[in-house]
Amino acid sequence: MYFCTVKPKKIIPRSDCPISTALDIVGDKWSLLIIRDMMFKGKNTYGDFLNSEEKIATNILADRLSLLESAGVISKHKHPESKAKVLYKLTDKGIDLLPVLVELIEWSEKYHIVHPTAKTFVKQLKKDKKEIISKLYEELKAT
Amino acid sequence: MYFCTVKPKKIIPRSDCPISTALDIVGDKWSLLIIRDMMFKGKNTYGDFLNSEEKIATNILADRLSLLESAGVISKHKHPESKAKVLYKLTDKGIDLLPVLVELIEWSEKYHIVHPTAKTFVKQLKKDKKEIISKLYEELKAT
DNA sequence: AAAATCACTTGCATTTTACAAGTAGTTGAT
DNA sequence: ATCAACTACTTGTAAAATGCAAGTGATTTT
Repeated sequence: MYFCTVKPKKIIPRSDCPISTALDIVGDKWSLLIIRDMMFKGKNTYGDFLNSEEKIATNILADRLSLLESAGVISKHKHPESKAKVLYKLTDKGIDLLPVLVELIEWSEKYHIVHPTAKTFVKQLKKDKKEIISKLYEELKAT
Repeated sequence: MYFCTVKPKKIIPRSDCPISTALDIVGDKWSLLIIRDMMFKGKNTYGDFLNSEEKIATNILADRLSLLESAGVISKHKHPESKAKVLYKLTDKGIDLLPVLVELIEWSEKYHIVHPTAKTFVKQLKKDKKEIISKLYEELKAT
């Protein structure tokens, strides 16, 4: 299905401030984790997201997926291996959140106790961020 | 007052994922707007934040300020002009959220209808982002 | 001395979230 | 062909967060 499957839930922008309109979409505890799963962990089904270590509740997951689809950040597709599954993909708009996530990672790594994997990733970033981001970007576009 | 004025509200990290721990602090609709006000609009008092165009509720504002202080993102100081006022400042940790906000602005400008000011800001960013960010960074550190 | 301003707090209704259980379609094994 | 397991959800309900209006006590202005 290459069309939106939900009657778009109206997100009413609180203002025309770009930060505010961004937060109207991804300003919560879960949406960016779903996007993280798709970007960095190759997850792309409902069950994948459910099983993430932060343990999102199933009704919240359904709600966020529908919101993100309405906002044009993700899209639903038929799964190549099973009719029972739905394949979720990042749209271009979703992929363009990559730099936001990268900056969040850098910030957190600087100030919090995080997984070692994050530390090595940030170390690589310090060397040539532009190259790493554009490489990740191409990979995401490709799939 | 150069000390924390709140008994730190325990934020329990959901995981050691850096994105997750970041969202534990700023993953909501309001926190980053308060930080935006301090970063880009020179706001630094309770009343300033209350009067922002998105109209945060006063109890929510109080709660977020206390959470952000607990998380070490902002700090409270005596106001130079009045004992009735409290001066809120970004800490280094707070200032380091600048790149996150900048990426959110760029993303939103690309995909949403935003204020003209944002459009010109993004145009400047396209020319030399690094320079602009480090200049803003220095200004924030200075005050 | 009174009125206005400041940074909040309190009470309450509404909304959102979390948790548990259930459903309908699909798949894999017998 | 049948049944259990898996898939993507939905539903019900309790708990928590949010939004709104009004109030409080300290300070500042008039």
